[in-house]
Amino acid sequence: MEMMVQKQRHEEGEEERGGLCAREIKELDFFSAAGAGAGRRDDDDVLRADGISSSHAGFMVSTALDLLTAVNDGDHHEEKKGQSNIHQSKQMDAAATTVEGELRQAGEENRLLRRRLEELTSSYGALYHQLVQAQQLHTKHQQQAPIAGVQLLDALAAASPASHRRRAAAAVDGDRTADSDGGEGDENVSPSLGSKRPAAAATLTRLTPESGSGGENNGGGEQAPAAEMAPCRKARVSVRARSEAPMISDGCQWRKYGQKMAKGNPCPRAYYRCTMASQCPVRKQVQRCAEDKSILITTYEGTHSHPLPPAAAAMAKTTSAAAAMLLSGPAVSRDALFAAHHHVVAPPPFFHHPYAGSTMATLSASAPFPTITLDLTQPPTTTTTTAAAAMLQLHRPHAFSSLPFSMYGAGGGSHRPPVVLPPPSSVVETMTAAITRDPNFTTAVAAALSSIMAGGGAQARTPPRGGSDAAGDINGGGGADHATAGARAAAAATQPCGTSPT
DNA sequence: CGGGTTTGACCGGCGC
DNA sequence: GCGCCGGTCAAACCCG
Repeated sequence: MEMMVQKQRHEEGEEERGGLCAREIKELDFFSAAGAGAGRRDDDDVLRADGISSSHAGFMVSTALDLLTAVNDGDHHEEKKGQSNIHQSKQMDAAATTVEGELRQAGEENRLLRRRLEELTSSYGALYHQLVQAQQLHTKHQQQAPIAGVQLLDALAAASPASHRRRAAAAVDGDRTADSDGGEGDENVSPSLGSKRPAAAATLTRLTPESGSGGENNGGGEQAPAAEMAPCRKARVSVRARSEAPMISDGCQWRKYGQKMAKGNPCPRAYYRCTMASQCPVRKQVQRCAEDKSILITTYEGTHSHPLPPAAAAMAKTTSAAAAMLLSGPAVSRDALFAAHHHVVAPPPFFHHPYAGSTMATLSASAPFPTITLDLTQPPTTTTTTAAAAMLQLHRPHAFSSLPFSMYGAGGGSHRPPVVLPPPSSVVETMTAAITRDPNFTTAVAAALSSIMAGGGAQARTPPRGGSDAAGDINGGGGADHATAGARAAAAATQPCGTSPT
């Protein structure tokens, strides 16, 4: 996974050196789509009439638009209006040229700023890496307990109070701990926890003990050696999605095994178990948000011990890879570790990926279990393909309580991201509309999380059909009945909260 | 009739 | 030690 990140960074570097255009176009494509939606009117018609492809996105195009418009106008009416019109046309040309120049200059500045941002980001990561190493050494001397500063979820697990308790218990009776947990996928969890894996991203793909299985690398459900790659006893991935549907479809089959009223929430919490394989330890909880009942909170725990259905796996590829990429930043795990566990004050509590535009995901170590929360109720600010990834950010555990997302999104707190370059508001609005209208997005992210937890690969493919409505519509094969039943159950589970299931 | 849901009971962890 | 709470179990029930 780290390789992916490196590769990605490498590509970024290439773009900076010689291929800035490619990246620019990549972003501008997206911007242009927004611009076309928000800003096209007369100019757009002119543009089409002139046969200029609107795919040449970006400010350069809009500049050309103005130029063309001005020139055309001048040409067509020149004979009738005489010299004054020519003069006027020239003035317009001049004005357009000026605007073009300004835009170019702005673009250049933007480029420089972006480069600067990336430099700062990378140097920050490097510095923080050093800091962590130093502190890790210090910690090692102080206590023998291997607080794994290297791994994201190890860190989180280490930071969580529950983990401390379990750790203490495991130190006394480690074997029993593993045995007694049997079916929950926690078996073979070495109490000493491995801190050998260097990449936080690798940890992400193994959110839970049995990861490394599932996804495409699972191949027949053979689990990865959990004892070696199961440093984290329990990690969770939580998805917040605005949905009237009773359950987010994620391509898996679930069986409800319990329902409970949770304290502080009038909505019951439903417990589901994956039934795609008899031994699959994956469970999920579905509950509506107490504050906003239109928000569905789905929490996944465990790792599939079987291949994911094609639909889910395919959907998961893109987003899982991107999500993992986002979490692979070295500062992430360190932040999680030291902010949560050592109460480090100095290091910035957030790590922002250069492409991260909005706060839609948080990583919490304050919960009983290390939990990654993806908030799909907030507008992402990047392309749909990478939106889920761009949303991933680290959140200081104590900086939020029940609703970390809005707080953070509002820029509350004293730890504002140092450098974030949000796209124009029109872009945000367009993307918001696009994503909220796209039912595949929620599904894709949900599936991505499953894939992440299963250690799925990074084969990119766009999300197939499906949506965030009742489960079952995207089950690649044979899952419809189960999923429908699950939806029925979830409907029952969520009905008391007023949202009408479909 | 088989598979899934419902729901009260049970269990273990945790705080007081 | 006791009570609370989250999570799970399992018998009864439902549905196609």
